[in-house]
Amino acid sequence: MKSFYITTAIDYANGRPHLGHAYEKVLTDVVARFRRLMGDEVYFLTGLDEHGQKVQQSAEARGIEPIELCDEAAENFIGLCAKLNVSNDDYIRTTEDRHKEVVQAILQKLYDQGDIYKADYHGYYSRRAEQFLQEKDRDENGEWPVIFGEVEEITESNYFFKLSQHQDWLVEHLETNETFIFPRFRTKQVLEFLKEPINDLCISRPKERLEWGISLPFDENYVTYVWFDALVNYVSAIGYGMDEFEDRWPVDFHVIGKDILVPPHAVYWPIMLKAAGIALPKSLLVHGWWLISGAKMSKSTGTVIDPLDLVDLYGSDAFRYFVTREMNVGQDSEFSEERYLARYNSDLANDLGNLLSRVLTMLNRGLGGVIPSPEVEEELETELWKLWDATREETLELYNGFQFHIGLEKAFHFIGSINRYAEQRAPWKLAKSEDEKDIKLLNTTLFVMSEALRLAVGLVEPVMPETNEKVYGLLGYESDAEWKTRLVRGTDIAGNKVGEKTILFPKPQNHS
RNA sequence: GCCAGGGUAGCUCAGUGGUAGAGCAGGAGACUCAUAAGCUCUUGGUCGGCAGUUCAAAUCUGCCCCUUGGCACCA
Repeated sequence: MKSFYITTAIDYANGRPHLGHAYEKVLTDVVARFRRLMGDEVYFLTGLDEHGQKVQQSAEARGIEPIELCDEAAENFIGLCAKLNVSNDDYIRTTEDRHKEVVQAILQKLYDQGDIYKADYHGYYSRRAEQFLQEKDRDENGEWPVIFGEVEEITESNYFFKLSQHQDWLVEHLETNETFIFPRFRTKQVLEFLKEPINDLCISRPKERLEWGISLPFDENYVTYVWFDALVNYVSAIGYGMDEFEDRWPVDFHVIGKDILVPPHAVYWPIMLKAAGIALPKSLLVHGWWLISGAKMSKSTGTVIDPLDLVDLYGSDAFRYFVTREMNVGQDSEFSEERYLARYNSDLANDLGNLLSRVLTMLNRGLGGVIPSPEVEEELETELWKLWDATREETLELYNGFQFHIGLEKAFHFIGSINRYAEQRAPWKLAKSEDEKDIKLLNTTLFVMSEALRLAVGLVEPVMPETNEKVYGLLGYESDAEWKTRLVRGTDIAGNKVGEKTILFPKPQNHS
């Protein structure tokens, strides 16, 4: 069976992990975990883009070798994945031999086919910035900004990849494959871009200007630049050229930010693949950005908080929950500590965490910590189970369409209903009664609350794997049944010994 | 300028033709198993504006305004 193959964009080594990196990892991980739970064999790739001018310059500035800088970055970014509980199966670094070999093999193939040619590139070059400038770099008076220093017109030989001849089929592919890009409206932006003729793509840099890269296999005086290096990670990591490649490619989803859709992933990459005789990706999943308006000061500390610090403060599940609950995939969203705390306190601590606390306390206090068997089913129970069945179906459908924010809303609405059910049954009152009927109701109520809680944390497992595991453990629940089976109400947990009362999401102290 | 997304209650957002919704925040109450948590009730909106289509429009059409992005060898 072919794997469900999903990737994130690879991060650029010249920088530190930030919210954007973290979000993309979490989103991709949520999809990956969801597919695994749905029964797919998932292969999840992420990695690091390590070549290029900025890395070379930063390393020089610090007096270290580029690879040392990359090793550092790799440690940081791999650390981020671990911290976020990201379940990637592999981590590709573009300085690895397995990657370089594939890049060179593909370049050689395209060169042999005549898809790559050498030509002069003429343009305005800034020595200070060590880059060619574009018309849009000019200021409003049509002058070059002073930061570029002296700008000279020069001519440089470089290698180019033929793009223009591929325009027609790409347009047709975009028009006929509605699921190629999610959300769909992004397709229009690509088509808009393709209305104008596209120029061939410059894919090399002379080594005098850029040394830190992969050498062109057919000309040792050049390295390849950006796209033929970075994009190729998606195939190099899964063994392009080897048998195993066929088990994974074509990729099911490239998860990317909206900034790198046009032109790299929607134009260059499909054309590169087609030219190399490789199948096209099935889909691109394009997410929006987190907007951090101004640099809001925290009221309590007077400092600006790094969103990633919130992972350390409140745990990875809380962070994963927040970004998944707040972001409508494809749109932009606002990030603030206030909103984070509102979600944390209200949804996680008050609704979910507190529910677990009260269930465990009641079980440990009156019933020796053992989940009783249900003994009656009246309208209150029937209603709750009906809601569960609807919630499960709706939420899975929403997850399937990447509507995680609404799916989580439904799931937490169900959690709210468990709290409501508890108030209606008031087991703390029933516990004071000697009446046979009340005892049956008490047993039923505590069972129903426990079972409903088990089901609810199961439903949010792709987003909050740690919480799921903890709550399962505390309810004494173990199962190797597949997900959809675990999400069906049963009585397996009756008779289980539960854990001590546990605060899942402790409230921060010094906040109003 | 062109293209696209968004503009619905104080805040964040659901809602694609049929009497305006949720969560949070605000107000009131009863309860007490629980992380001063949970529950019930409640305040609050001319659905960006103006026109049009329709028996009926947040929802369809047109124009305008605000906002966020994109606009080729830049990542």
